[in-house]
Amino acid sequence: MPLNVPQPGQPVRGSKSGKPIMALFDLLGRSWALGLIWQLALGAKTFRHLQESCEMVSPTVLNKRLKELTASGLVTRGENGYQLTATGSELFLLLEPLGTWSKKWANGLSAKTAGRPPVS
Amino acid sequence: MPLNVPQPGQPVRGSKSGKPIMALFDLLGRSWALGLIWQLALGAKTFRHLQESCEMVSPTVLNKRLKELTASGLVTRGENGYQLTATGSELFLLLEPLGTWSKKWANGLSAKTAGRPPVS
DNA sequence: TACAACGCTACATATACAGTAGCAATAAAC
DNA sequence: GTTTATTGCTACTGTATATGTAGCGTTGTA
Repeated sequence: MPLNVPQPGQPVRGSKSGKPIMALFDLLGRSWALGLIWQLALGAKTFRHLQESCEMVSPTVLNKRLKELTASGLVTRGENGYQLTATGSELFLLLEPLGTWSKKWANGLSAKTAGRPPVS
Repeated sequence: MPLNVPQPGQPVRGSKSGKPIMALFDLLGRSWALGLIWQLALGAKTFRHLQESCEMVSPTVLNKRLKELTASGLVTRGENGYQLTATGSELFLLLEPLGTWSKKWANGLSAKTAGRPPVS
C-alpha cells in the first residue's frame, strides 16, 4: 500500500509542475483533510475521538489522512493522541478566517435560495 | 444527474450538522476546486483555457466543479469566460496567503527528506 | 480473568475521478 | 454554402478513492 503523499517538487494530482501550492491543494483537497486539521486545532484527540467528532469518516480514510498529514509534517502523535505540529498550527491560523467567512457565505446563499434578506 | 452541491444548513459529506465551515470544506475538498479558484483569480478563462492551465483535469470534472462553484455563488460566467464573483474573490483573498506559506512548508519538508538546511 | 478502550486492518460496496472520443453550436474564411 | 476552427460540453470505460461494517491484537484496569 503506497502512501502517495503529495509532496512539493514532484508531480501531484492536478499538476505536473509540483508547485508547492498545488501539492498543498492536493493534500488539503482530499476528503476530511481540512476537517481533520480543524478538529485537531481544538486540541489533541485520539483516533476514536476523531472518529466520533467526524461522524462520517471511515477508519480506513481516517488512518490514511492521519498518515499523510503526519508525513507532511502537519500532524504528530503525542501523549494525548494526535495533534497539530507547529507547522500544522501555523497552517490552521491561515485557515481560521474561513470559519467566519463561511458564515457570511452561508447567509448570502440562503438569502438567495430562500428569498430571505442577507444578514449583515 | 443530481448536482449535490454542499450547502450550509443541510448535511454534507463529513458532517451531519451542516455547519457552514463543513459545507465549505466539502466544497473545497473536491478535486480541483481549490485549484480552479486559484486559476480564476488570475483572470477570466474559457472552459478550454482552464483545461489547459489545469493539465490533468478531465472535462467531466471541470464541468462539474464549475457548476458547483457557480451554484455556490463563487464563480460566474461573463463575456470572457468563467470568472470569480465578488464572493469568490473575497474567498481567494483568504486563500492567497497559502501561496507563500506553501513555499516555506516545501522548504521545511525537503530539508527533512533530503537533509538540506531549511531556507529561511 | 473478564472487561473496556484504543488503534487499527479486512473486506465489500458505492462514489468520484481520469482519460479518451466525439458531438452540437457558433463564427469566420474560402 | 460548405469547409475549417474553436468552444463547451456529453458519453463511455476503467481506475482510484471513500464509505460502512465487522472484528482483531494490544494495552490498561479491576
